[in-house]
Amino acid sequence: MWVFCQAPPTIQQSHFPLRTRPPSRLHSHTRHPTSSTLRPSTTDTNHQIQSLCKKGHLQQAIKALTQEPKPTQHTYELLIFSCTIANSLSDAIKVNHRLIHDGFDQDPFLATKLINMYMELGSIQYVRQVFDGISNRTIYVWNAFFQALTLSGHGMDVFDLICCMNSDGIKPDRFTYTYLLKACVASETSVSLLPKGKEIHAHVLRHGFEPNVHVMTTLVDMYARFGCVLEASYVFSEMPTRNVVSWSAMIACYAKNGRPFDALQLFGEMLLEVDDLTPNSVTMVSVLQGCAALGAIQQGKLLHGYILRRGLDSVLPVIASLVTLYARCGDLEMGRRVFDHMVKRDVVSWNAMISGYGMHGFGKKAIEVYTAMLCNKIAPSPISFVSVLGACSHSGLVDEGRRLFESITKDHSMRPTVEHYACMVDLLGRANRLDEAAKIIQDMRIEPGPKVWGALLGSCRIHGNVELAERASKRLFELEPTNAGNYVLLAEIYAEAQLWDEVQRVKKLLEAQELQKKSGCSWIEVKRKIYSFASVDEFNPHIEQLHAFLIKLSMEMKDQGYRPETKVVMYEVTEEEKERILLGHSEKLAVAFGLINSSRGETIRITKNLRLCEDCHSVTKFVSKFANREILVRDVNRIHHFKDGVCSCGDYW
DNA sequence: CTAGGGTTAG
Repeated sequence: MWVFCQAPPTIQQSHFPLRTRPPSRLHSHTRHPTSSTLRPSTTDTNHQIQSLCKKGHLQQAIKALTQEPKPTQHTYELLIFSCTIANSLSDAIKVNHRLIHDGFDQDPFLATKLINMYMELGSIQYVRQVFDGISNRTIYVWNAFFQALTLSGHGMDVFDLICCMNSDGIKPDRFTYTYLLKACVASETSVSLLPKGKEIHAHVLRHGFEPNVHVMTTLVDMYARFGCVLEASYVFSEMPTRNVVSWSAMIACYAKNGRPFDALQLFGEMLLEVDDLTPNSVTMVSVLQGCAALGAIQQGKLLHGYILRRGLDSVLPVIASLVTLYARCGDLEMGRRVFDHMVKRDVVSWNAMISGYGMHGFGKKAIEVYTAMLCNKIAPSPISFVSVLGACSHSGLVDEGRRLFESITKDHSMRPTVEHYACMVDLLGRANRLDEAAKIIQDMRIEPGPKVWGALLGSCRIHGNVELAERASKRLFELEPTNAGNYVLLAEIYAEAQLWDEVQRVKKLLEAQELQKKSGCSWIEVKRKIYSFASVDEFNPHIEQLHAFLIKLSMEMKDQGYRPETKVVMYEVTEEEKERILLGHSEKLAVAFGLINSSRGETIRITKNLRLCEDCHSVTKFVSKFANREILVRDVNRIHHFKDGVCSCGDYW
C-alpha cells in the first residue's frame, strides 16, 4: 500500500546562470540569401516595417510594405508573425500575395512560417495552398505541414503524404515521428489507427529514435489514448531517459484508464526518484484525478498541502481538479471553499462547481451557480450544459432542465450534442416520463448514439418498463455489441419482471460473446489506506468477521421492519438464498468494515464501481439511523448522503 | 517546428 512520502524541498537552487548559452538565432536552417545577415545594410523602409511589426502596428506595417521595393526575408518573417498575433486572415493573405510577388514563394523558411501562420489562423485550405505551391520542401516544411494537418483533424492525410516525402528523398526526423504518432490518435476515423501507431513504433525503434524523450513520451501518450495501458507502461519502463513530462504522461495514462491506484503509486515512485524530478502542475492534475476516482480524501488532503507548499495553488487546472476532488470525495463544503478562494475563474472551474452540486443532489444550487457564471460573463461550454442538466436529472428538476436545454439553442446559439440529448432522456426517463423521453429520441435531428439509448435503457431499469427496454436494447446491441453493461441492464429488467426465460436468453447472449458482467466492488479509505471489497470474495482477510457482523445486523434490522429487496437478485433461487446473496454485496461489506474500523461521530465514506442496488440503499439508510452515523456512498452516478435513516437522493437515483 | 493536464458521461 502506498503511503505518502516526504515532499521534496520546495526551494530550488538557482545560483547558476539560467542561460548557459547565448540566445540563438531563430532558426539555423536555410535563410534566404537576401537575409540581413548577408546584406547588413538594408533599406530604411525595411527597418521601419520591422519595427512597426514589433510594436504590433500591423496595418501601418502593411502600408509601409507597399512603399518598399525590396522587402527582405526578415521583414516578411516579422510580418507573418504580426498577422498571427493580430489573428487576421485577411491581412495574412495580403502579405502572402506580396511575398509571392517579391519572389519569395520558393523560400522554404518563409513557407514554414506561412504554414504555421495559417494553421494558427485556422485555415487549413491556405496551409495546403502554401504547401502545394512550394517545390523546395525541406524537412521543416514537411513537419510544419504534418503538424497543421494533425492539429486540424486531418491526420489521415499525413499517412499518404509520408510516402511522397520518402520518394522526395527526405527522411523523417524526431519531429516527424511525434506528428505521425499524434496523427494516429487525432484522426477521426471509424477504424482504430492503433495498428498504424504500432507500425510507427517499430519504425521509431528501427531508426534509432529510442533515446529521444519527446518521441518516446508521445508513444506513451499514444498508447494511453488508445487505452493500451500495458503497452504504455512497457514503453515507459524501457525509456533510457525520462523527465517530468514522461512521468506525467504515464501517470495520466493510469488516471484516465481506470487505474487510479497505479497513478498514485507511480507518483510515489516519482517522488522517490533521485534525479531532480519535481512534479509540476500538470503532474498534480493527474494525481488529483486519481485521488478523486478513488475517493481517497485523506490522500487528497496531503496532496492539497503539497500543492500549497509548492505554490501550485494558483494554477487554474490544479484548482479545478481540487474542487472536483473534494466534491467527488463527498466534502462539498471544502470544494466550495477552494472555489470561493479563486481569484479568477474560467468556465472549467465553474463547471467543476456545478457538477459538484449536481452529484450531491443539489440541483437548485447547481442552477444557481450556473446562473452566477453567466452573470460573471463567462460563456457556457457544452460541458456546462451537461453538468447543469445532469444536476437537474439527479434532483428531478424536469421543467428547469427543459428550459436549460432550450436555452442552448435560443440563448447561446449552440447546437445540442448527443450528450445533451442523453441528459434530457435521462432527466425525463428518471422522472418516469418514459414516453416523453422516447419522443425526444424520435425528434432528434442528429443520430441518437449509444449514450442516448443507454440513458433510455437505464430509465427503463429504474421504472421496470420491459417493452421500451427491449426497443432500446435492440438498438444498443447493434451499436455496441460488446458492452456487457447493456445486456446486464436488460437481464435485470427481465429478472425484476420475473421473466426468467428471458433472463436466461440474455445471459446466453453475454456468454456467447465471452463477455462478463462487471462485478461489484466497493472500497473505503482508513488511515490513508484503501480497503476494497468484492461481492464474491472469500479471500478477503476480514470476510468472516464482516459476515458475522452483517448477519447480526440484518436480524436486528428485521426486528425494526427491514425487508430484504430480494427482487434485485438476478438468479432464480430461493428467497433464503437471495437474502444470503444480498448480504454479500460489496457495499455492505464496506459499510460493516467502516463501522468496525472508525470511531463514533466519524463520517464513513465509501466508493462503489456500480450503481447502488435497492437493498444496499435501504440497508445503509437503516444503518445510518441505528448506528447513528453519517455515511457517504459514491456510486457511479452520484453521491448518497445517508443520515438519520434518510438518503440525500430521496430514493431517486 | 516536438512530448504530458482541468470540467461532463447512459
